[in-house]
Amino acid sequence: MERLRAAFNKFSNLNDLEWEKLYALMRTKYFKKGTYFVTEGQQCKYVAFVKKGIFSYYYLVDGHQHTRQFFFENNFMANYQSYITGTSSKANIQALQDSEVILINRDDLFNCYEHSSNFQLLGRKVAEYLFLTVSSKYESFLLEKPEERYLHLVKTRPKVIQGIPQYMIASYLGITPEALSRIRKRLYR
Amino acid sequence: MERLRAAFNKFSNLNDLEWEKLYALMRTKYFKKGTYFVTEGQQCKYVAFVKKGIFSYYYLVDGHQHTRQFFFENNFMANYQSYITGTSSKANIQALQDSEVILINRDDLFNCYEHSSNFQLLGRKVAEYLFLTVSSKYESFLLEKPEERYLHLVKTRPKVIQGIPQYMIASYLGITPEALSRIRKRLYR
DNA sequence: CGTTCAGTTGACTAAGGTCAATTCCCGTGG
DNA sequence: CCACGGGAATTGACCTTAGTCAACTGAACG
Repeated sequence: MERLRAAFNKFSNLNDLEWEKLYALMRTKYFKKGTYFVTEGQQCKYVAFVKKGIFSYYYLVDGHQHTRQFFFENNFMANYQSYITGTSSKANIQALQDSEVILINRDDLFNCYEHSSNFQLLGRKVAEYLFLTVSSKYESFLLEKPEERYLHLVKTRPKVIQGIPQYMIASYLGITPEALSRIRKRLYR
Repeated sequence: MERLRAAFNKFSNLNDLEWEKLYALMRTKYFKKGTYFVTEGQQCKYVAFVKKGIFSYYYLVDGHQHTRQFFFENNFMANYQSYITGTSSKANIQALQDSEVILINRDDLFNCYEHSSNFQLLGRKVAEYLFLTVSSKYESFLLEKPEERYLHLVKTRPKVIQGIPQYMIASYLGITPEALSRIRKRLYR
């Protein structure tokens, strides 16, 4: 899988031997629309690479869905809090379409970390990437109003706008569906 | 410095040899109140351990100070975005009191990462810690109103409330000084 | 004693939250 | 082919609360 190796190389250049080792740990799994990659209370067992499809990451607070992330094709997907801490978390990750992913067992991966410095580097780079990503989302919340966040999203991640129901986008932006509807009305009237 | 070694051990247990190597890289520096550990446009040259004092991390957006973090005694301090990416950033880190810190050159530290798996582990753990920290701040913004964030802060980090001017706390909470003043009035009237 | 700056207060505005009603869209079954 | 049902999206009315700007208070300091 060339796409997958390219995705890994963004973090650390594994040599052929390391890559073989990793490759042996992978398996493919299919998710029907609406089914779950992880559900509330589980620990993170697998890190996944989305070969096809879209997933949403959310959790429930008194019955209300709080969407925090979307995973698209050619990206990694995991319950990262749980992946790092090893504890269970309240997140759910659900397929929004029929999807295909490549799974790697989380413990196997951590095991690799221990035995090679390229893998250690991989682990560090991934964590650093996650930190930078959340940091910039955090900044956008502090500096931008909902309307600006929406425009920012339209600009930087048009896929989200296209492929995802509006009430999920609203939740992702931290506002109600009604508010997003009004923002769009203000903008495009 | 026992406190410092204990702080490192939270991330990775360095052996005596590794510790000696690290120890040789450190030096102490004093900052008068109001002086800067880093200023806008600099790259992150040093990671610091605050032995005594308080620092605030902020940046300016059209003249307005946006405070993002406070660093207290016995904690590490750095311009993390810059520390990770190696690029310059727009942040400033300023001493709020006369302070004493221990400096480690950032490049020296990265050099250590390359040569020992315990150091690699340290680098990964630090990045993971940063990710978890920002994530929880991000969550608190999405789930809590300003009043709740303030109460949360009072509860979990009373030091911030005590040692820091109110307008900086307001900025840290993402609201105006007036709004914080009114929140406190509502609460403690 | 006056200057400065943090903090408070007031008046007003803007914008999102909430709740309820309505419309739109789409798939299903008669 | 059409009618119906259900969920998504929109709209309206009302409320709450933060932002803004300006005035005032109070404490610290020279």
